[in-house]
Amino acid sequence: MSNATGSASNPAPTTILIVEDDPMMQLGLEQSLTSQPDLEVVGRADDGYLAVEEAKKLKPDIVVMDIGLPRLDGIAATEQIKKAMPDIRIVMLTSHTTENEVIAALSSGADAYCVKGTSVERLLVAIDAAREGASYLDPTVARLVMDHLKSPVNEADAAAIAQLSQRELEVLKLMVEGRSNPEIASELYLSPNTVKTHVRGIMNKLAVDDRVQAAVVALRAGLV
Amino acid sequence: MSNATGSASNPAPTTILIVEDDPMMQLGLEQSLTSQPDLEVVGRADDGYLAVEEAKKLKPDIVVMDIGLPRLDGIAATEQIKKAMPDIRIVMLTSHTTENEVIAALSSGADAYCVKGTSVERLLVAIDAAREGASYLDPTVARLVMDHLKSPVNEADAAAIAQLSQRELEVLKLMVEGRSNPEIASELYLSPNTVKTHVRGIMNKLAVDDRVQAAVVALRAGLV
DNA sequence: AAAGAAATCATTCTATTGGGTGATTCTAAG
DNA sequence: CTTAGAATCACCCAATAGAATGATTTCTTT
Repeated sequence: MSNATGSASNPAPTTILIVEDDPMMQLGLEQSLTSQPDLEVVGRADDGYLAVEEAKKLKPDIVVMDIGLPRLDGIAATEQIKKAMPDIRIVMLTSHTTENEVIAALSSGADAYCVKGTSVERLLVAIDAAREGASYLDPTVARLVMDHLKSPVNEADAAAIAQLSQRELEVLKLMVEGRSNPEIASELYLSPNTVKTHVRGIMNKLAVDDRVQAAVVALRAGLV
Repeated sequence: MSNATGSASNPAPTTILIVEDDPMMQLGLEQSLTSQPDLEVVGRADDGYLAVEEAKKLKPDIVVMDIGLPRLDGIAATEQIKKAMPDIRIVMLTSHTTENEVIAALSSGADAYCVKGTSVERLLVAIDAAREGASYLDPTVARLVMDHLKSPVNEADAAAIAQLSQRELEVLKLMVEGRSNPEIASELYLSPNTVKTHVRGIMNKLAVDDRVQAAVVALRAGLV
């Protein structure tokens, strides 16, 4: 059974710092959380700076963090808190659902992401998940995040790369590293002429005019 | 309160398809899940092909999927199931925790990721989260996934790029697109000589020897 | 007012590139 | 056995790129 929703009263409740600039929202949040027997709200902050200070002072288990905050936004605050105290789990609770903000928030170190306006239960589940180091993502943003995991490999470019012969691939990789034709020749124990032939073959197959574009195609195709 | 861990008996239980090749594990899983009042195991499959077929036939709410499976692995199976029936939620339950497998699994469409050997409660939370479209990531892999969200922007390269002047940036962008110096000159209404000067400035600041490497640095720095 | 960075252009010289063409060898597929 | 692709090399030629210097103008910062 989960802690946040459990019935047994544990000796050490989960301590929470609420970071929210809207007084109404802050109050409502505190009400919702304190009604849980195993949660204890130990602090509040209404801007990012205060959030970092309070986190350092109170060392809560969990920070429930808004994004839109005065002075220092929730993402920057999350970064600072995580940097100073990696063990503090941070649950984002915000109405921002744009891809950039969500990704930025999670990259900055947030453990869970909740969207305002959905049920309190979800927030409790998120807090619960975060408390044990897991991650919870609100349905509104879950797919968005998962889709973002796919490496942006350009399919067309990858297909073009696939046409290259073994040798051409080797040459291309060295081209990407900025080697000149003579350098490639000596690295592969080939005549410079041969390298030139391969380079031409590569450019033809990739349908590009010069080695810079060939390198760009290679990189976009995921040839790191 | 969550469904999977709730006490009330709902009229329509969550239907589950178990995909697991180890008979022992399959049995244990089924025991664990059927003991929950609001879950109903409606099918089992012990390889990827059967999983896809059973999913199509049974249309369960949730598929609990292993990764290491005979014939068709769990990741490929997930892809096919999600493609045919996007509303079926898939919970990965596996002992694989390498970055590649986790990312591949989530990219293929999995909604939640659990690691074998941890508590049944976590699996129930994951099923619960997945059921409503949310995402749950096991503590073992949560950080791994979150870290993977950071766009792989090479900090050193980005710093080097930041040194460039406005004009140099414009020139660099065109270089990345494969434009020659004369082409860049006419696009920016400059003398080819000026462009050459800028190109040299760029290569000096980026500490590279030719335009290919300059383009590579630009791309790695996130200058798409 | 002076200093410095940014942006502009020129000239000269050498190395590298890319296009075109042709040839040989080897291997795999038809 | 023939064909096709891959890999190897050569030669020629025009265009481009890169290095080295020097110079002017504008704009900002001290």
